[in-house]
Amino acid sequence: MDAAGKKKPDKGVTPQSTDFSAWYNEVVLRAELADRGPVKGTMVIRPYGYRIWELLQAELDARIKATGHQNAYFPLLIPENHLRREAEHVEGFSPELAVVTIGGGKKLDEPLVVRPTSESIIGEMFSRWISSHRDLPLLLNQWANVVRWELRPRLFLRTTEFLWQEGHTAHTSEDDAMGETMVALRFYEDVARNVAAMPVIPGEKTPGERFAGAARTFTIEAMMRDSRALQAGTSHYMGQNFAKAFDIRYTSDAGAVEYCHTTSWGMSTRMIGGIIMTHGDDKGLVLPPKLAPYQAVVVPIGRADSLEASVREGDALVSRMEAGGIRAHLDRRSVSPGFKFNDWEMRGVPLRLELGPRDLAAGLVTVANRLTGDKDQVPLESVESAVRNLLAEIQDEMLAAATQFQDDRTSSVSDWTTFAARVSSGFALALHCGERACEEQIKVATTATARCVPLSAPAEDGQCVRCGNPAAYGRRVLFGRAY
RNA sequence: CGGGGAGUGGCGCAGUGGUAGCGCACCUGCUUUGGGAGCAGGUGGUCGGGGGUUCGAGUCCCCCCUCCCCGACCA
Repeated sequence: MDAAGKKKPDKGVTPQSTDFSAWYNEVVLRAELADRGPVKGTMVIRPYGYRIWELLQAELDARIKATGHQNAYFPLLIPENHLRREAEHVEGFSPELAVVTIGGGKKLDEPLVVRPTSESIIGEMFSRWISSHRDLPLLLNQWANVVRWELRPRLFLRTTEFLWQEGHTAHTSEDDAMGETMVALRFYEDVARNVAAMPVIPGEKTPGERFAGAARTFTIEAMMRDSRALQAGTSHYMGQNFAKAFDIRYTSDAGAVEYCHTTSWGMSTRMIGGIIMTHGDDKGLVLPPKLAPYQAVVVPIGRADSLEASVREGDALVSRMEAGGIRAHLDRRSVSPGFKFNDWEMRGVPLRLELGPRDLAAGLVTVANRLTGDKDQVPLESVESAVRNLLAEIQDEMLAAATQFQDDRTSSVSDWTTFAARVSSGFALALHCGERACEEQIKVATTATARCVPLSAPAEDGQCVRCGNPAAYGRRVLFGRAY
């Protein structure tokens, strides 16, 4: 900084209000979450970003297993004709497929598709494994990578290859399968709200936004800090579409041969992009404590002897916190304290513990809160409990703040002018006729799309906000501009 | 695929025909350390690729490629 306070280049990040996209890209790169791969649309997830994914995975995996699902793994390569068996499914995915045509140096008789999702190969296997109602329900999940050729990639949000979890289940009845669809939707909601501190609106997709081949598609929609919507997880009831396409049949207890009802549901590394855009500020990332690779970082301060003393005490402090289940880290890099302060703020670490001669002399530690910016001193001996309490507080405050942000920008509207204005900087809850052509008109006029029909919306009848025809769905539809 | 930008050291940029430069980062040394440290010295570039014009091209001409942003498609 010079006397005028002008920033040197390469210091902070572009403010959100100046250019949200630039802010996002810079934060992802500067916080070392990810980098671009040599092939367009590919992403290298760096250790700090991958750790967030691992923490998210652990939370999600525990919920998946707790509801009776088992993990398995299916192949990356799928015969092209498998994919073709479900007409809508192929049609939906064919534009974004990567296809392998050469193997072992020879042109393949039949091209192999790199999975864009695994409904088809899992359907194929389900048909082999299921023959009796006693085999049902079959509840599987896999953690995998998938490839969808993206025209306009963005780190985490839309990459050509991404990581996710895909659940696939088969049931005897529509009721069971629908119940399963909602179980999955509920644990996505739970993970988003209570782990990522991301308020979400669960609801059903309109027919125009439905997954290719699904009978019903459910989603959790979140609002980013630029007021745009992000689909953070989806759950599909496939009806008997895939069962018929892949011949997934069973003999019922009454002796009749029936088609199964199947489901699939997924949450991906896109969720990390959602976390960045839900909580981040102009100083960089702000991570919810439950997903922060480091929940507390100790920065030792001092010169020569006093630095050694700080490091020694910091080391002991980190050990105590780790023993107490807190993810803590001592920053021993030989750069200035000020640099470290900014660096850890960029990386979104919830709590920074500054430990210098002044603190040590008084038996204190300075605790800086990433969310509020507050700095307080706490006695060395009670750091562990203070940190634990602060982490819980920050987790709660982050959800509260994000909820407030979303609520402030979401409103029920019933006339077209108000709708257009609302949707330009938030979400509109409006009645809609349910016609695809009308949805399309809304998109053309406002760039907003129907995000979902929120499950929580009360029953309501009336006229479509745009065309005035009788409303469909029996409740309001959530509209917003989406990622 | 449409519109708009940009390709020069790891990053950000300057360089309108005449010996490739600056800041940051990096390396070495010394001094430093409570909000992005200072000084000194140093390493590093087939200027996105190919062709052409010219005595001479980062610079002018032609072709191609890539990346970013905004739209259409999507977790």
